[in-house]
Amino acid sequence: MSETPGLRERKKLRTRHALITAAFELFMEKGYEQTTVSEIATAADVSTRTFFSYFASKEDVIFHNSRDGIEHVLRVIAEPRPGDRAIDLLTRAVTSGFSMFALDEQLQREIGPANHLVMTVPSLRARGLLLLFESQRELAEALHRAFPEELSLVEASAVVGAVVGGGKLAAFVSMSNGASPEETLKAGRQAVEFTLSTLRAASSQPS
Amino acid sequence: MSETPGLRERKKLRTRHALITAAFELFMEKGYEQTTVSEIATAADVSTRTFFSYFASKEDVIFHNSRDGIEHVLRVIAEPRPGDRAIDLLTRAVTSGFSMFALDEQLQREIGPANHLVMTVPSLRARGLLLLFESQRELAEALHRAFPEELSLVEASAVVGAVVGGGKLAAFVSMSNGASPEETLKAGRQAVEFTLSTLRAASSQPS
DNA sequence: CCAGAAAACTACATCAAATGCAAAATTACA
DNA sequence: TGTAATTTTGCATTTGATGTAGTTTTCTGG
Repeated sequence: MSETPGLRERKKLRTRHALITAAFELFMEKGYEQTTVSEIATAADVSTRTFFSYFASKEDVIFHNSRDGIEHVLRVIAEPRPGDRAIDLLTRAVTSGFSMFALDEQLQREIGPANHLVMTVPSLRARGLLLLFESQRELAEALHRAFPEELSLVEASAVVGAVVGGGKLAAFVSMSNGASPEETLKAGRQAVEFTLSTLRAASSQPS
Repeated sequence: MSETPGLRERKKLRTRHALITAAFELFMEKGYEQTTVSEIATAADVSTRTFFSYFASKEDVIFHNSRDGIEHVLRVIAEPRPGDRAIDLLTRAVTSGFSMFALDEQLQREIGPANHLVMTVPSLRARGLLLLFESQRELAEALHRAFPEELSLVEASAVVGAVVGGGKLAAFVSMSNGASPEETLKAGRQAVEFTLSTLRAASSQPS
């Protein structure tokens, strides 16, 4: 594995990085809507058309690393341990996701500005919600696959939707009220753990 | 109240209705993205520019009645009954929302095509998720206002997010799997009731 | 190092959504 | 009926996004 990629690949990576960096700098400096794709391309020293061969849309630059989180969680879901109930596995997956995020400072630095943009620009918020929604579908599907007897697909969706939905709204509202990133993360995590724990209680003493 | 509105107002309503009708017919016939605003305007017998004085964007035609549901729910939240806990009020509000919807056949007919479009077209799904998200914020805010002692704003957000999030994902996944509108509604309702009931159990026996 | 193949980049042209603006048409009202 | 207020319209403009054809760059094998 990990052969040194050729010049072509390295250049592509550099261009991609240059586009992302230039885009974020411009977005932060003069606002998302006020920045044109042409300006981004110029700042990254490529043609406008080339921008669109790296990103399908202006929005996509913001979400370029949006799949990292979900894929981490999916890997955990794919490896259930003996004795796990669905709720246990989901708990471990989500907890693992939080701690991965908490440890990765690089990721947090990248996510900070993106977060601010998503919070402020409606079209980006919509896009972010869509991506999160699709991730939830994947997560529900994976959870159902891991415990096909215990949870139907729709039941898994209900559980995943509740856990993620609660965390999402709590975090967002918290941040809207001026909480620091740390407080926001904590609010989201607490909401997730709260929902998980009530679900766990419900599943151990079935009615 | 209810003076007969003048000719000007009546014409505006007619034009608005014509735009909505024409838009939906064209969307269903040849697809959302394949339909241009200019075509909609022509079908409704107005200029393209006029379309944009009725709707801020092409997407907005789809969601013209998106606030009806949330406003109904907010009205219920605004009238707590003596003895209500937050979870009781939320339960009643959501249940009332479901039954209002179930009874209103006109609404269902209107919502059918819109739903299909939202399911199929990603940009519309994103927009729908954004609107639902903002509604959840309002709902959480209202619930917090009704029970400021019992629930902080962030706690109310966690609860509302969990209830709505579970129902949303369950309904969507159900429909994606080919369920009929009735089955879909049932799946969403069951998910909502499931989350509500586990939360209710948790809140009556606090740890 | 060179020639040919493959890939990436660029410079167009084009289309649709959306906005601003001023002139024309319509409605309201005294 | 005449004038004020409002709505509609046409036109220009900006921007995101896509298709295409030709040029440049990189890769590969000799």
